Amino acid sequence: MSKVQTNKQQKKDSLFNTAFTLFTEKGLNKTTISDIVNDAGVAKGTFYLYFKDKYDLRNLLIAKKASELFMSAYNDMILDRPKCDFEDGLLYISEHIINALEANKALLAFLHKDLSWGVFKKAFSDTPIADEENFAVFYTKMLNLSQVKYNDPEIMLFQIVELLGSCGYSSIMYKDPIDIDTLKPFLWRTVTGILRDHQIA
Amino acid sequence: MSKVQTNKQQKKDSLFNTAFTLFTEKGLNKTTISDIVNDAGVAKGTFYLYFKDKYDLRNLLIAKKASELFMSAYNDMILDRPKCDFEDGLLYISEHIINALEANKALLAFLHKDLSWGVFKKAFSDTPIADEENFAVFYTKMLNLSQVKYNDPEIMLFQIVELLGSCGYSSIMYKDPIDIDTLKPFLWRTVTGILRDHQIA
Amino acid sequence: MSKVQTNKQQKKDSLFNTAFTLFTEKGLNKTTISDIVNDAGVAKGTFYLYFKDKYDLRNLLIAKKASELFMSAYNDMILDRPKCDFEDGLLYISEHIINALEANKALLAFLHKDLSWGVFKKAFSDTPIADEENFAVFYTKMLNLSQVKYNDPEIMLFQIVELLGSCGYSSIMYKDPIDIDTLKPFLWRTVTGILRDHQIA
Amino acid sequence: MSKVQTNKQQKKDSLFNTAFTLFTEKGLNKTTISDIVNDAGVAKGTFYLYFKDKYDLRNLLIAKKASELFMSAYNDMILDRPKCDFEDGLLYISEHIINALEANKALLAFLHKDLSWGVFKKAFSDTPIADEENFAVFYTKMLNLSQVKYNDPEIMLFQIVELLGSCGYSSIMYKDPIDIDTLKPFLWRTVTGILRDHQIA
DNA sequence: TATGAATGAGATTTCATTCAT
DNA sequence: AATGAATGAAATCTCATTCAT
Repeated sequence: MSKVQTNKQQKKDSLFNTAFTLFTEKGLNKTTISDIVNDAGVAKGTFYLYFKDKYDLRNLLIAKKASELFMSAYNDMILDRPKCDFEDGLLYISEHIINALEANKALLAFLHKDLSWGVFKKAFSDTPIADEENFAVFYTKMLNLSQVKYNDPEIMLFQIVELLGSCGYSSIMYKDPIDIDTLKPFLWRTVTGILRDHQIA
Repeated sequence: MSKVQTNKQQKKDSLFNTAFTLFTEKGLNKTTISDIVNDAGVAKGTFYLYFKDKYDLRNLLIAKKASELFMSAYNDMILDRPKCDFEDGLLYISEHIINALEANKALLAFLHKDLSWGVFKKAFSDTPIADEENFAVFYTKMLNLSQVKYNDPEIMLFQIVELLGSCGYSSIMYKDPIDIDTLKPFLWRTVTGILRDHQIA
Repeated sequence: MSKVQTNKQQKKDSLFNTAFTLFTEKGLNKTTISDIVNDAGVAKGTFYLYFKDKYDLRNLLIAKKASELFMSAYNDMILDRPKCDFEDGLLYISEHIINALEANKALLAFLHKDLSWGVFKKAFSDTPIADEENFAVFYTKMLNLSQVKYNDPEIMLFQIVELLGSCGYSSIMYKDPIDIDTLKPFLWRTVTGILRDHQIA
Repeated sequence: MSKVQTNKQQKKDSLFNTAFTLFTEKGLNKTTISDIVNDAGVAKGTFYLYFKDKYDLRNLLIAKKASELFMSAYNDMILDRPKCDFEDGLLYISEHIINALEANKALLAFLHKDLSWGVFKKAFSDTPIADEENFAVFYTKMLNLSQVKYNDPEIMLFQIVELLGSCGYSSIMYKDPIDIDTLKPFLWRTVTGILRDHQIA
């Protein structure tokens, strides 16, 4: 990469990082483009070289962060439990993600409304990642490798993702109605129930 | 109520109604206080007699609408199925709310991810409604009347509310991964599964 | 005084006192009529029954406070030094006023630009006090009683009042260039110098 | 200076000049930022690039004008009376400033009670002028050159500045108790008296 | 006399976006 | 590619004043 190219990337990265910090600290509405460029140490005009507006940047960030979150969990699973079955793999990844979010509430607050089926799919299709890293590809692969087969696996997974995202948020952020550690066994039980319910005898 | 008091309430109601229309039509960010007061036919200063700012008004509206949504479903159930058991009652209310939201996507978009445990509880505790109309009071009463008993009923209900709110939103608004009518049987099955799981033998 | 009359005076006094507190705490510009009536515990419309606007109230307050300040000093002098000569009386009153302002910096800040010849004269002519209590009457009386006679006594007094008001403010409020206790001997010396300068041989 | 820099300075100057005109014509309270930017021919936002608010601008203007006033008098003295002694120099500068203010009552009204020790010192220390042009430096230099020496020269000068500022304002603006031309001999006599009083034998 | 809800002009301030350098 | 001064529409919010009760 040429010096110019490196410099470009540095500026862009700086904008990304700064924006993430500000969005999580002050929220999207109260973060101005001036705030971002000031903290990032670039000129105002530079922002518009890379992003259309604040919302464009936010969307790219959500995709990036959701993707990182999932990939980290997935990679750890591959290393840690290379041979586990679908159910164990799913629970492993779920717990990994929930732990990561518990440790990083700013990230949780940022992803908030986006810890959902729609965004997980979008996260991968938006990022210019090779197709083999698409979320649908992942779960299809996992399902294919699985001994156990499921009816309507997409709807099943949809329910699980929404349940975990939604309950996890309330529990981690507000301990309402209960803290996450107490909640986890209930969640795993419900997830297991959903899986069993969809199993093909 | 004196003439002055009546007039006060009319102005406040007008602001509430206008704001709800605008929030659902144009979104919170693009609705200005000027828009609201113009459409409501009151002076700008009047807004500030009743609300701190746009966000204050929004929060009051969410509580109001969530409360109305639940009350309407509950009252219909009382009329329609006065003697149904807990499971049937819960499914009845769930379906009623989902149908209402499907018929009123603007309301759904407005309540968005506030279709959650936290807001349902808040909706009732905030509104200066008699204590007997508190959400917790409702489900406690329903549980007490129920033949069947449940372990950790609050956590059970929490999971159900979050599952339905979260899946319902995605399905109704985006038909992703599937439209709501196709999704419903899956949801009822999962809800039933969660209930069975918590039943005390 | 009838009950109605008493009530009227109470409201007016309450407005006076509250306004003085607010003017000295937050300044004239930042004190609103709403602030005043809220703190005074009267309705907004009531303000306009007694005062034209904020500035009207302020002017009445200045006259009142300046008058009180001088009258207190004068009366103490009459009691304390009934037979002192003009020079001693003037210094006595000066010190008394400076001490009072040092003890009450809020009052000093409020009177600030008005610790001057013009306001002292105005203070008495505005207040509906008997003519014999007019400032000019006071100093004329004191001069007449004095053994020593002065050329251009009004210009002499004018210089003294302005010197003391202006230097006193800077010294008491900011200790700039020196604190008031250190400054006092210098001021008395200058005042004495001015008096001597105007003495008729 | 680059084109951009020149343009910046022009905008700022335009704001300064326009604001001074408006402040003196209509007073600070009745001058709005809209008035200023309209008359100055710049956009509203531009104001906020250079000043925090109206009061920030006013303070900068006071320092600027007080500084100009003194510098003009001082420079004329250097040209006109290069060899005069301290007493004559002081009276020369005093008269020069009083004449300037008499000729420019708008400026006098604007500087008002800021014609004081504090502001004169601040005027120079705030402006990013070379240190040799500091007010303290001026009078220290003049005192050093003087044949005659004085006790506590700072307190002496403080009294003189406050006396002249305060009496000058009342006399020029209101001719109260007497017009400035009649007052001048009295003031010079008092000033001379103060100087003599502080002379070291 | 006293009230205080309502007014609405207008003041302050923000901030996304542009464009000459 | 990068800058940052300038813009000005538009948003928020204030507050003196009125007037029906």
